[in-house]
Amino acid sequence: MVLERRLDYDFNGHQVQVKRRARSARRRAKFQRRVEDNQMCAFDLLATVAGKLFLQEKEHPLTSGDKSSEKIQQGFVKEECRDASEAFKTELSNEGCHRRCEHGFVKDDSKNADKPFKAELYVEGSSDIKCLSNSEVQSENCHFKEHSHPKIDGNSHVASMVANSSCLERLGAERLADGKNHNEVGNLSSKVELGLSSKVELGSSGSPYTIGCNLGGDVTKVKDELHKFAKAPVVTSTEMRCLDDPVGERSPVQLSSGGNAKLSGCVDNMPYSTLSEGYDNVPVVSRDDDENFSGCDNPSLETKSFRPISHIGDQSIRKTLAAKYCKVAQQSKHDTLSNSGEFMLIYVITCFLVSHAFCSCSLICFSIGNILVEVVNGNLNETYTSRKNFYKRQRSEMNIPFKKRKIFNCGSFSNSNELVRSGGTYDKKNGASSTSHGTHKDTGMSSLGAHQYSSLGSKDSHVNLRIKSFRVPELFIEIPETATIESLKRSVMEAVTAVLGGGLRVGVILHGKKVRDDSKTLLQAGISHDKQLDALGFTLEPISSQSPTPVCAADSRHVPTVDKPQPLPRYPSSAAIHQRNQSCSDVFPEHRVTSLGNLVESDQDSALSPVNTAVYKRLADSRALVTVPEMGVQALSLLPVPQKSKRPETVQRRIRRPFSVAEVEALVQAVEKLGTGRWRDVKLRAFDNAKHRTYVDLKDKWKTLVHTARISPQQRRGEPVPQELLDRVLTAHAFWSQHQTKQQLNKQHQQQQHQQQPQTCLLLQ
DNA sequence: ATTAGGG
DNA sequence: CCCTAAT
Repeated sequence: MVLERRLDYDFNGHQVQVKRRARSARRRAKFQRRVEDNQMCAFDLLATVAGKLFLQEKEHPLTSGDKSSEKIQQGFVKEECRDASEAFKTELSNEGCHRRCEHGFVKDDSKNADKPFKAELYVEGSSDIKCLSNSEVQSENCHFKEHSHPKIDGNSHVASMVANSSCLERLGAERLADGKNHNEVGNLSSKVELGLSSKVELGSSGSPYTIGCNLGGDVTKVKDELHKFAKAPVVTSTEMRCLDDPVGERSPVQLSSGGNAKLSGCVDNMPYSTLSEGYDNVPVVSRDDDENFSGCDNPSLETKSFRPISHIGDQSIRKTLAAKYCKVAQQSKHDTLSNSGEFMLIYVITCFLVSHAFCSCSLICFSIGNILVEVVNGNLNETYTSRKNFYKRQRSEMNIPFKKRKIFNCGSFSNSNELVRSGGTYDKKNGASSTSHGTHKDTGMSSLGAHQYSSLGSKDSHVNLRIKSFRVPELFIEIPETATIESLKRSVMEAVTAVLGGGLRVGVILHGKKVRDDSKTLLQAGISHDKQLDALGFTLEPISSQSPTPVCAADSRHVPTVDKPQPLPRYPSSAAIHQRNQSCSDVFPEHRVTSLGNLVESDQDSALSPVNTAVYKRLADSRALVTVPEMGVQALSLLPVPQKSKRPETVQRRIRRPFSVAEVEALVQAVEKLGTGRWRDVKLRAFDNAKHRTYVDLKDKWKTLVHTARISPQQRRGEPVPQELLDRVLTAHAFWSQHQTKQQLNKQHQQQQHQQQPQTCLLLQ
């Protein structure tokens, strides 16, 4: 309605920007007013979430540390939330609160247990949920700085958005500072400090970006960290930083009061520099807070062209927000000013705006306290939960109209086939959510977020995975041109069957890293119902047909296929092999020519092009690297049996590769023409493209063909060769044998003549 | 490197 | 298919 319209304007960066471009003083004032209005609206919208928290906090002022523990135990019990729209109840029992503590949501520090909630943020869109380590983040920071495309105009939308969020955030900090000044009672200093440390961190390395909303934290520390790893102090002047501050590394204060959230996704064409610039130029009004925010440390970085934009927006927003805050605070009629609400407000707004600024996330899901907030394609959704019964409540169907309302596909990221989405126990709720929204498809994440929160009360958590499909690893099929389509199909089918029939191994990838330890539990590996399962992927790897062994997975992966049996006990059964692998005293199973091997071999041998050759080499090398050392190290160290190991470096036996009928035909044809004994020519003539068919192979095949032709059809094995071909084989063989003998005779004759000739010559002479 | 032949 | 002797 009104909000909608205003927001539309507010979030329409284009309009805003256009107005900002050419403005006189009067127009500026006018514009400023409008911005204020818009921001107020935005604030209204977003404050419904955070304001609620604020009010909740009022109900239970968190003053002294002594009462904090009690507070925590009490939790948010039957809060009357005086939301602007409707009143609602939330219930969170002590148990629920405790469970939360167990889940790390609350850090029950004796010192700082005053804020029994912590925000968790999940974002989904066309985004890749990514957990960044500190180092990674730092490196991304550098990237962030390196980008310097001064294309502010082109993306005013984004810029303004970010600026706004920044302003909001800053305002929050300001307000918090004010709160400190006005509230000298109690130990608010710590809170204020936390508030000042509110930070939105943003980083990007080109395609993936990470936004970490770090509310509460030792700013100095953070700053130092940033400085430590930042090559240049450029980004320092921005409020948005890329940082991943593990909860565990925070100070107790931070833990108690801070909200921590991570947002990640990918932005392909996002002018990061613009963002940073926008931040750089946001004037910082706060006094000592500035240092904490590290804002405008580098005034020289300010760009005048951009400054007015952010400046106006910033100030006006700040004012607006300040006013709003005062209102809320007054309404609450509580003497003690709790910063948690503000914290959360800042947090929410920041996250919201930032995420929307990036417009790459179709869904944002995060929980604050007992409120689950979903922003789906611009629709703000709140879900209030309690332990016993949680019910979701749709926030007014506020369609926050921002330009990029659709689901944004970053292109670089797609829900690949191997990606796993979480569905899960929360489908019910999710369904409700999705139906209520109706538009967004990405209910998976929504359910994830909801699940993540709601599952706090349930003990038995299951990870629900949905694998849409698997991609079959690359297959190489080599087939003569003369082959029929039928045979081609058959070949493909054989290859596929061979792969699927045991030549594959499932690999688990989490956050881009392969999870090798199969003995880990999902939880240990970091796969849990309450985590971003988007980071989980599966792959099909062409490896041993052996079932993955729980232990020594890395080893079992490369079960070598040594053709020469070792002088060691043999374990023909896979179970035995399994056991051996478990004990890590594996003797390499002999003659384990698996279909996997077939696959690999096919990869190698089907070198129809230089590329394939490269593949061949690579595979061969990798395999050699894998198998040979393993044999040497493992077998020798663990099994000091005097291995003959005549050829420890022996190349693995080639995979059996039955000749197809087409190949046989080609072979017969060539031999008919060239005869036996010229296998090199046969190879060049008929199998030049088949790298895996050596002339020796052809010779052997001819041998077997002759043999096959001579035996009764009942004795033959394998793919039946047409009798016609076999007949030709026999004919050709006979012919060339005769020819050969003839030649030999001729030779002998010639030799005899040669021997005799000199004699005759001599005789003649 | 090829060929021939045994395994 | 491998191995190897002989060419």
